[in-house]
Amino acid sequence: MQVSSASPARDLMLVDLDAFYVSVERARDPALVGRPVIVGGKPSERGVVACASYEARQHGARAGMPLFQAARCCPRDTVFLHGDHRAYVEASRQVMQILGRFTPRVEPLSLDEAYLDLTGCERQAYAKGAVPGWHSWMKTAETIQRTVFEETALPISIGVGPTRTVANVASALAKPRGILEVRANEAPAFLAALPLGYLPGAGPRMRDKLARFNLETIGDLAAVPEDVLASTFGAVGVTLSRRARGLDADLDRAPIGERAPKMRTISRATSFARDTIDPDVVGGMLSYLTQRATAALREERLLAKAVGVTLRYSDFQTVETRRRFREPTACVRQILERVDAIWPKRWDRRVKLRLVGVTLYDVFAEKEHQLDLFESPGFKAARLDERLDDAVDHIRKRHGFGALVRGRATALIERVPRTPHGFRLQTPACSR
DNA sequence: TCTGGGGTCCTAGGACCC
DNA sequence: TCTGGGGTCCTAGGACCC
Repeated sequence: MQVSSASPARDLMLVDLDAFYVSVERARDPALVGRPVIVGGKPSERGVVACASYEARQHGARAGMPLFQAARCCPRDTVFLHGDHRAYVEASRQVMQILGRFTPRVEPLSLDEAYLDLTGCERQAYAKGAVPGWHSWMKTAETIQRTVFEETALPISIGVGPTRTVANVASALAKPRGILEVRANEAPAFLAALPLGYLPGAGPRMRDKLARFNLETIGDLAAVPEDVLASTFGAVGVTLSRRARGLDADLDRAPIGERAPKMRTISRATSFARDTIDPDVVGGMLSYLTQRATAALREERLLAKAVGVTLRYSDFQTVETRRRFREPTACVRQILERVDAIWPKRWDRRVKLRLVGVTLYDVFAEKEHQLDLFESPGFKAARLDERLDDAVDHIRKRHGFGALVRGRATALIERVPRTPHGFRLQTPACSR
């Protein structure tokens, strides 16, 4: 494949941890090795599979599948685990640290994936005895794979290619514990034969639409002129067209490791154990979630410009209301007030709710914000709020989040035996 | 006993201003 | 008196990813 002269070919890798959550659990408890394992919860609970071991996948279990359904298709000795997010974050940090030894240009995509740019690392590789003339990244990839496994016991797969897109697709085909290198001149043929499901950004909805035009493979899509896809599907069409041809979408074109940090969102949401129509439960849960989201915001010294409240009805209809603040804030009282002003109005159907959530939008670092607090009329009140919030943060740091919860949320916190992830939450509807 | 939770990005329509 | 466009901000919703 010819890559345009504006973006000279690069040597990129996608490193992807195999069945990440399950692998971390197995590293901690080797008795799980070889058995079907599902992380996500117990079969009796309302929830879905977050990660299924390859043994469980053989029986049909998949990420996203409801737990009870996974239990039905898996053998009786399948182990169901809740998972431990903190352990996964720590494992991910360790792996990323190892990857950083091979190149400074590392770009984590999620906890279990990262792009590496190895362009210009040839000299080092040659010195280690690779064949001169052309370079295969096989040896380097094998070294990375071995090092990660030796130091963390976590298996990885690696895709190597000239663009993010090609490396990404290659890694999917390499799984599990594989390495697949696709050189620039092989990329078009490699991609063309694959079903559209392998193309990043072509989800189920888009594939349905494309199927109506008889487009089934990546090659089919690559054959359609870009402007046709652009006029039919807008920006998404352009992205897919580029990726189908092995190029990176505009989103991905910044050099690896140099993508500008974005404004982020912070959200906390929960499904009730049982759908509820009790306003005290809904209000209490939203208060609790608001405090959790705001605590995460404050922990990183961030401010939010807007807040959103999400309600999901029993029939799965989902609605959200977003409101901007006059000034960016991390003040718990202000955010709670806004949330409380939103949800009673938005809950306008006489239908039970199954999920509620709170999202903080347009989040950015406090230090980037020019505070003109001194001039504002609410200065004194703001200072008091701030000192109260600081004190609460301090206590929570020492005794855990559940040690101090405001207002209506307190009714919802029932102290069940402590788990490694802190307090479990139950709604009055399901507590005895 | 259907369908988690935490994210990113894109778009459409209305308000409002010039 | 009637009829315009752009540009930008804000809100709501949808698709996708892990």
